[in-house]
Amino acid sequence: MSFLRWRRQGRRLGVSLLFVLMASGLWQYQERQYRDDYTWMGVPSWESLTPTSIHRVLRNNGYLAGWSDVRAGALWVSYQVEAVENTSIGSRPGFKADWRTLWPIGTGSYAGSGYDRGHLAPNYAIAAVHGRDAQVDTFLMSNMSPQRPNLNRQLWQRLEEAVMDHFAPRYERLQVVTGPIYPENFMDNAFNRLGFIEVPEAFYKIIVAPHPKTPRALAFIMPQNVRGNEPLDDYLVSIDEVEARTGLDFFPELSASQESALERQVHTQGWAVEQVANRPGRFQ
DNA sequence: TTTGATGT
Repeated sequence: MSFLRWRRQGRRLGVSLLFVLMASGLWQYQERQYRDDYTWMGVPSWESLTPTSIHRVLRNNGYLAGWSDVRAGALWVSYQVEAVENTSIGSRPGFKADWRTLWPIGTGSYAGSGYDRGHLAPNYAIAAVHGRDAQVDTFLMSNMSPQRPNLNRQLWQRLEEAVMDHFAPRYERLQVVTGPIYPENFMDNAFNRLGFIEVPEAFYKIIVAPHPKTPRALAFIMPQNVRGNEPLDDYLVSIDEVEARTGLDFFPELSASQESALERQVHTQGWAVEQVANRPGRFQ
């Protein structure tokens, strides 16, 4: 190989390398932007590298989802809401399969099962705050989790209504993380499936008012089997409790001292939970 | 109609 040719090839390689570096840098920058827009103090991560807590992040309009291929469901969704003036939203779009999950989960997969296609990232709040494209994305099957009707249509609906109508107006902005909870031992529930989808035993929702110095948080865990008219505050838990039951680490970028102040105990100051705890549902 | 879905 002549010296000239060798030099030309070297230059070509250099240009390609530079291109790859720039492209991956740009991708990482964009990914980072996305995550910062939809999360506070980092996306949830797994506390230990176990098959049931590993997930990959699906990016949607209005929310992020942490998809588990082992559970065939999202382990968390993350989104932000604020109070809105215009409370009307578009009509419910149809449910839609999500090819990114790789699992053949169709819109009919829940039919006749006794479980609702329960939204993790909610239709109303996402639509009202983030618009139509985001609303459409909440109807992806990757955002659904099997929920008993009494939970989905009543207790859970009341909680989501409280988030938008009661909690959001009290603060500038809220960060919400929500998802399923499974029994502690994988094999106890491994065959409790609806098609490919593992059926959770409960659901959590964490709500944070992300003040830089004194953030406040509420967390709830609600089981599948409820009547639906229970007081919401019966289900208050600490974030540590949610972490223990999910194996996830929420808000991983918090310092150790911030984390223990926010996550170890139930702090209800500032939320006036009692004012909404017994509000009736819309659909009973 | 404006916070959830199902099944006819």
